[in-house]
Amino acid sequence: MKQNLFVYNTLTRKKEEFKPLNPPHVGMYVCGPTVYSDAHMGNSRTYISFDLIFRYLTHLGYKVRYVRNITDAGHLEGDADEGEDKISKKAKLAQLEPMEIVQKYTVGFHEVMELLNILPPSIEPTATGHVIEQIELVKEILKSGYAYEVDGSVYFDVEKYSSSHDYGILNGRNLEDLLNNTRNLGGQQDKKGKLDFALWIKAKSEHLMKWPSPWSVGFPGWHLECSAMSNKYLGGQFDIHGGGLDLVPTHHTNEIAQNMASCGKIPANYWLHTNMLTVNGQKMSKSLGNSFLPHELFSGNNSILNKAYSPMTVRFFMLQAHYRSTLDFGNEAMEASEKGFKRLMNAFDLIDDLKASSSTDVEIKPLLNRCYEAMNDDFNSPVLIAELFEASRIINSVYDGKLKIDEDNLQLLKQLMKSFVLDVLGLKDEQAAGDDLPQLLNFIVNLRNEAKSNQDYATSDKIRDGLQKIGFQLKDTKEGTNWTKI
RNA sequence: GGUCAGGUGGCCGAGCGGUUAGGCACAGGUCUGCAAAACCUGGGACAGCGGUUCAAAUCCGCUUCUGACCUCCA
Repeated sequence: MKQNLFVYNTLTRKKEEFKPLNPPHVGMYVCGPTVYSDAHMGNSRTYISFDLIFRYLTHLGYKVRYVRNITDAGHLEGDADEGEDKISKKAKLAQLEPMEIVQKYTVGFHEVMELLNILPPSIEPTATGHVIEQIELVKEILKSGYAYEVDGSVYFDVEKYSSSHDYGILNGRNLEDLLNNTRNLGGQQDKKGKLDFALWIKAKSEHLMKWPSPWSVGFPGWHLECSAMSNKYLGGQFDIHGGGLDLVPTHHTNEIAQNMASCGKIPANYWLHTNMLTVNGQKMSKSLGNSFLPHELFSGNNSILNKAYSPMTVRFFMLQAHYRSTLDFGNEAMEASEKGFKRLMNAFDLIDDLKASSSTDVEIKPLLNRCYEAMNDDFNSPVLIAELFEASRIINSVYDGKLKIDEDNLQLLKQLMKSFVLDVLGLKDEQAAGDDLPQLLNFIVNLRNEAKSNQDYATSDKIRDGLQKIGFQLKDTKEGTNWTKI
């Protein structure tokens, strides 16, 4: 943990040295999915980005408590009073229990996370499991005077809060701007101010998901759950709060207001936000119709895709861009990543076959330092990957006998590759061969070598090309013939 | 309309005052029976126009284009 890690903090709009409140412990809260439909690739990018952050902090030796919620109630369609809960709406349409919807999409979400090799968080709390905590939080905010009740619903009073607090602290906008630029929505007659947002919503009789509370039988507002659950599992003040960039102006802004009103503290010291995945320069979103699902990408089953791409290709593609930059999806870029990823993993597979020499042509220490420098600079994975390609060049050269490496440097090189490729970037080899496959292949390769030594190239080429077609590549070297799975 | 981000070679994408990442594609070479892979070499870019500076893709100004947010959104 001797590294000086710098992170970009949305709250201060600059890079700051990361200093946890209680080292070696780190508390991190990331806003998770609303499970009313399948998460698309853009959503997945955020979870890959925070997986990288989680993995690097862990690699540095921090004991991270990573909380990522599941929103299974309270997320409204639109911000108006009569806005319907997204899950309730879907349940009615499908004629299912809301919890059936929740279960279906939660399971699907976990499957995708596993395919992308995204580690599960330490705690994955649900909104429905914390209604009591949310009701308590509403009581606190009412007690502090920053909320008011109208006909069974409770609203946060943004204008009153603004008189003593900086409501726009996270997105740097002042109240006047916000007021002048907020559109008038229908069905908000209960609210005193147009920026006010719901903490508790009285349910209409046909509403499916509702709970008793001191104000009405109803359900909690969307922003409330994150305040309640982060507080419960990480305390009133913790280290990192994250989510997609699009959560800054509303969700996170309101979350901070709720916490300030109830505890008097901004919940997290560092606010990290991941940028969007775009398609032809436009944000991927369901409403624009340019989104696609992870499974479509993995199967190639979408008109936008030229072919299928494996989960690790997708992960690698995303890690080749910095998490705070937009990343534009394209078939050409995906194919480039697919080839690059194979190149990296082929080199990775060779490290255990490398032989040490008594002298060395390469020094690994500076390379290792550069890997850490890259990650310490706000988790700069694209620069890290560039360094890993330099490591790959060294591995290939040593393997080909073009460079010499001594035992110390070889050990360092192995450690570097294993730590950064596997642990930090979370990449894994997707084409591991079965146990009996090597024997089988060696047998075929020997057969081909016999043909070759008889100058029966017709046969030897037939074997080589045949193996190539089913995914095995032969490589003739001075020491003999090797094969790799492609 | 308001606010905020960006425009980097054929594509994706780092860099953000001096030494021009990286991957893919392309060209030449080494190796090979021929290949593939690998390695070596190479070309090419910083939206436009001004300004600051010994020095600018990087700082400042203007123009232009694109996007995000302001409404649910990762």
